Order: sequence, then C-alpha cells, then structure tokens
Amino acid sequence: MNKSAQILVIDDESQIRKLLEITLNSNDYRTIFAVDAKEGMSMVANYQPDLVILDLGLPDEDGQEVLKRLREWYTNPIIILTVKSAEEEIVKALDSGANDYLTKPFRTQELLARIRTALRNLAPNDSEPIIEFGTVSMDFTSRIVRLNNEILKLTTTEYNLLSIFVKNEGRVLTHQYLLKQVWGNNYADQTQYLRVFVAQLRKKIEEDPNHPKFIITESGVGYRFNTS
Amino acid sequence: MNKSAQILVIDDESQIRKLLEITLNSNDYRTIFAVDAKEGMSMVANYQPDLVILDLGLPDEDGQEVLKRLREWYTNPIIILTVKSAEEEIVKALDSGANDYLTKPFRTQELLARIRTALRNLAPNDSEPIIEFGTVSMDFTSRIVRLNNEILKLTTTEYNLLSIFVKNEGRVLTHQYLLKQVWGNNYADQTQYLRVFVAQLRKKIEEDPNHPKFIITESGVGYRFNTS
DNA sequence: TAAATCTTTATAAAATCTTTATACTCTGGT
DNA sequence: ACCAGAGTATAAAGATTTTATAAAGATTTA
Repeated sequence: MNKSAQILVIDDESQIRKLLEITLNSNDYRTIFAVDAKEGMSMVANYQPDLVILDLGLPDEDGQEVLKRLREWYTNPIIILTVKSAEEEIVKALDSGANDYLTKPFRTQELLARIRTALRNLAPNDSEPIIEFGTVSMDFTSRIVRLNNEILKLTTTEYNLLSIFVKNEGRVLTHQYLLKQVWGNNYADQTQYLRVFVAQLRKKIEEDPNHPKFIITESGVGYRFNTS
Repeated sequence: MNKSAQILVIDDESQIRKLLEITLNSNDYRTIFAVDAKEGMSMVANYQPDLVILDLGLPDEDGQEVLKRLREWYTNPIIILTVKSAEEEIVKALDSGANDYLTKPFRTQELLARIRTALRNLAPNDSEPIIEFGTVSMDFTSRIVRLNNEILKLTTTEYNLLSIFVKNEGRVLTHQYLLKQVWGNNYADQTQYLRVFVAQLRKKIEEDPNHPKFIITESGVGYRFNTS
C-alpha cells in the first residue's frame, strides 16, 4: 500500500501539538510541526505535506493571510483548527480555500473523520512553490520574483497579475477573467488597467518589451502567458 | 455562460425546506426538494444534482443508510444537515462519504460557504476535448489552435468561424447560418464577409488553399467542414 | 509629507474588420 | 465545345477597433 499521509500542524500551542501528535501518529499518519506562520509556510514548501492543519491565531501573522498565501500554490487540503468561532471567520477561511473548519475544543474522532474526508477528495496536482521561465523565477512562498537572480521589485498588483498568468500558462485568458481575478468582480470592464499593468510587467520581465516572449497579446480577447 | 448549480434538499421539515429554498435561491442556486428517503433517492437519480443536502432524521428510512446507498454511485458532494450532534453520527456519516456535516440550527452564511467549498472541490466538468484534423488541433479550453504543433495565430472572427465549422463537422452550413452565428442576426446577407474569412482560414489551415480539404464550398448554399 | 502605487487621460501604433475591385470557377443551354 | 451569368476567391485599400505607452492626477502607504 501507499506510504501513510504526512500531515503538517501549524499551531503555537504546545499542548495542542502534543495532543495532535499522539492522536495522528496512533492513527498512522506521519506528522510534522510548525509553531508560527513563517516556519509553517516554509515547511509546506519544503515537505509538501498531504494535508495541513492550520491554527488561525498565530503569534507572528494573521492565519487568514497565511491561508490565502498558501492557496496561491498549495492545493492539498487545509483544515482550519482554531478557537475563533465567529461565522465571519469561518466564511472567510472557507472562501479563501480552506477545506474544513473546526473550532477548539475539538472532538478527536470528528477531526480524524474530517481528515479522512479531506484526504479522500485530495486533488492530485499541486504546482511547485517555485516556478521558473526564461531568466525569471517566481517563489510563491516568499512572494519573491527574481530576474537573473536579482530580486525584481513588483507591486502587489503586478505580482498578482503575474501569478495568474503563471498559473494558467499556455491558456488564453480573457480581459474579463484577468480583471475579475486581480481587481475583483466589479472591474470586469476596466480593460485599460490591464493594458497599463501588462505594459509594466513586460517592461520588467521581458528581454525585449516590444517583442514579448512571455505575455502574448490575443487581440480582441485577452492575453496568454507562454514559457518557451 | 455556466448554468448555476442545482442543489437537492432532502428534509422532512417544511420550515427547513422553505428557509433553504429562500436562502439558496437568493444565492443563485437552483433548488429541488424531497421530503423523505424514497423520494430523495429517486430525485438524485433523475436530476443528478450538483450537490445534495441531506437530513439524517427522515421519516421512512435511516439517513445514514440513504447516504451509504447514494454513495454507491453518486459522486457529487453530499452535505449532512441534521439535529443529530453525536460525534459517533458525524464520524459515521463522514466515513460513509459525506463531504461535510452541519448541525441544526445552522448558520446561514456558514452553510453557504461550506456549499461553495464542496462545489469548488467538485471534479471540474471535464473541459471540452481537443479536436484534431489533419495537422491541425483545436483546444477549446485554452482557446488555442495549433498547426504542426506550432501555435496558429487566429483573429477572434477567424477563431469563431472555425469553431462553428469544427462543431458542425460534416454538416452543410448555409451562409445565413454562419453569418448569424459569427457576426450576429443583422449580418445574414453579408455573404462577402464570409468569403473573405473563409479564404483567410483556408490560407492558414489548408495545406493547399486552392484545393481545400477541410472547408468545402457548397456552391449556392454555404460551406461544409470535413475532417479526413 | 514624501514616496510609492494606482487610476485616468491622451495619443500613436498595430491589428483587425469592412469594403471595393477584379479575376476566377462552375453550370446549364446551345 | 463554347458562352453567359451567377456564384466564388483573393488581394488590397480604407475604416474602425484594439492595443501600447507615457505621463498627469489621485490615492494610499510608510
């Protein structure tokens, strides 16, 4: 049979970590642990665990933010386990890509069942945390983009736009889609934004912005990102 | 574009059904309802809804049993919504294949968020296949046409026209029909447009545009697209 | 407040669509 | 076989739409 699933627990409470270690190990899961957001992010990248259990109340960073940033590239299940029980938090986390949400104190068997459920639906394809094309490399973990190993300064909008492109390599993306993804649903007709930012991105990542190799214009439709 | 998801609610309490009907409809889901296990099972089979909300306390049969029997063939998400809050019930339901478990009384926004989560993980309705003819391949998902594996640059109109042809392979399409499909109802008599664009397409996809193999002229009627 | 970033505006360039002009092809009748 | 005429093909000019880019103005961030 397969190797047992590896689960990463990101939680600052040592008692919870202990409890989960015992519980999960005795149910044949391999476990690794992180005590804060920073360590958590890097462990997800390094170990690519099959499932992440994430506490929202981390000492160094907002858990919701960690979740969002993980979801930029990590596609395996993430289960939120936290004391925060406000409906607003739950909705936000689930809409940010969490697969399930449990509040502390939790019931052990229920958690295990929910883990089994999440693993059952496991999506098989997750993208790499670092993607390279040409002389450009993009690290989704640290949000750092490099050009010839030099750190490339991108604004938030530029970074978000490039992320969408990179994650949909080879596909023609309509103006509408891009605008909705980057600026939100109400901006679907602000095509000029896109033109401005595509021009800026090209100026930064293309060798010859007048003859782009990566961001290809599909006139009347949108753009296509190409790595070759 | 896409039709909204259809949700089947299996619950014997009319108040819950009413509440869910209002909540779900106002969030753009299509709804259908069943009041007991028997009706529920047959409606799942007949309508193949995108998601099922199942109450465990049904009058005619045990909900856990319904769940198990559904899971023998139904693969879309099933969310349990019930008053039963015992951990044992939760574990059993999740292990029988439920995607989520909520207890009544439930919080509306949370339910909606969990529905979105369940639908998100739904195996994406397989994208349209890639169609090949000769050395040409057409990928409708990524909107890319290739000729000998090289990406072929088509304008929007050329692409739209070729799509109509490909989707109606072997059929004679009248000028009128093609013009209406590609340019709109008011252009049904602009036959010259069609000639111009057919010529352009042939120049791009035919090996010998003077003796077209794919786009065949049906004089006095229209064109026929042929793959062989 | 200054610096950085985002949003608008303006305009030139490029791509695409529409129209025109002309040549070609096919068909049926003689 | 030839011709007339309707229908078709194609290039290319003209018109329009779409795109690229700089830069000014507005807003946000540190």
